[in-house]
Amino acid sequence: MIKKKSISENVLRRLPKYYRILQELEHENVKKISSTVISKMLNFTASQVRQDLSNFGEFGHQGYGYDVVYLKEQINNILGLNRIHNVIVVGGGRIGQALANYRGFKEEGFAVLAVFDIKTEGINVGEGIKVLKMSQLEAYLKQNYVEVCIIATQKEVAKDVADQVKALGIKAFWNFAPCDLSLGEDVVVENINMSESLFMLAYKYKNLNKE
Amino acid sequence: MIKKKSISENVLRRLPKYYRILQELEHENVKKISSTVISKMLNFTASQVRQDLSNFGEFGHQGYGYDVVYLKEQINNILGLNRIHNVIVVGGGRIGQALANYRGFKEEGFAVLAVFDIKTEGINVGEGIKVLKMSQLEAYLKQNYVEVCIIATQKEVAKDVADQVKALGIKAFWNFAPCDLSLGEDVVVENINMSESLFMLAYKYKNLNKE
DNA sequence: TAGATTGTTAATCGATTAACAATC
DNA sequence: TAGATTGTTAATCGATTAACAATC
Repeated sequence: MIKKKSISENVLRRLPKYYRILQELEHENVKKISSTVISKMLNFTASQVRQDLSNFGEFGHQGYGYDVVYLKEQINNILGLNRIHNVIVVGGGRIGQALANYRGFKEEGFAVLAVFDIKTEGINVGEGIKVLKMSQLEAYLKQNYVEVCIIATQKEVAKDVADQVKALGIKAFWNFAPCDLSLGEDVVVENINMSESLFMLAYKYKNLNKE
Repeated sequence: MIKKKSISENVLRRLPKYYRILQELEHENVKKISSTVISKMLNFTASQVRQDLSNFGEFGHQGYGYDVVYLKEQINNILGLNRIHNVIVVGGGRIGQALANYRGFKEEGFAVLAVFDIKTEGINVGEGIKVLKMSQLEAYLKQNYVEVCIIATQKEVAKDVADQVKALGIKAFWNFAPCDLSLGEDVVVENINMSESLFMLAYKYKNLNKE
């Protein structure tokens, strides 16, 4: 297999931001856009915008700029958003329920099919979303094609649960438990570490009037 | 005022990680730790650990390492976690409710006092947390000392609501609406952008077997 | 055509890593 | 004392920015 130049984390983290403003621009019926205008919207430099995009191909035209819809579609493809991913949630507490019911994910191509927990009582989710016991997980995954698992358990059990789900073949984890999940090289994990974000808020707040 | 060398975002983002493992070490009754061991726990280099910490002071001892409790306390101070911050949540939807009820925040010194929304019906929160109407916000903030506002509204109104709260004197915002809130230089904002994290997960997943 | 703007190469800047004297 | 480990200076590496030829 051809060795691809791997893309830096920094570049990758900016892609969703380009995608977001292109969505907005499309919504506003803007047809074309230059790297300079993009850069102003995001507080980047125009150079950086062009460098970032050139990692993935030549999407613009000299003297013209970028076609909004075309560029959006390209980034959509790069990010792999051009299809539906089936999702389960493990952990039916408040965060699990909130995530299962959040409409935004469906719009972005992530469909929550079911929520799993030890007990199913008291878990309220939207129409069409199943609430099942952990003991039913293995059978469920055999019968349903699921690609993403949201971990919304207590931090004490997050690692165990994730390992269990990994053993059943799931390769993508979105972790909301307050710990960094490391599950090995053969799966992907995105951690949403709310505590760390809160700590950063505290730091910035404390230093607000220091400079 | 003395011009301080400002600390880079990269360094700051690592501080909460040091704090987290120090908490764990304290829990396990570990008394001292070296930069090498810290670095292995976090997948950093030992050099980086020492560089990072030396931005804030000299916390270690040659030939010994760092005292776990002392270092934890120091980072606690740097981050400004050594006191309670009062918090309100604006937006009583599922995410707002989940955040209001999440116990973790209280443990970390962030106490949610009240949830505000247009309507108060159907908002369930834990004991001691008030559910109030947006129209009561101004009066409430005049009578209660609140430092942090969690924005848990729809993205369409997030900016308006935040500006409104800012006008009432709040200077720290934790934003869960799927947009980057820019509120000016005189306040601090931490954005939790779940969509962007989800996009990154999709990208990593898509490229899992590419290299 | 002339002005605009790309994609890319080169220059700069900043962050990470390595090395080591100081010293517990 | 000898081994360990810090804090810091210097070297390296990578990311950002600037510049510009190509060209729509």
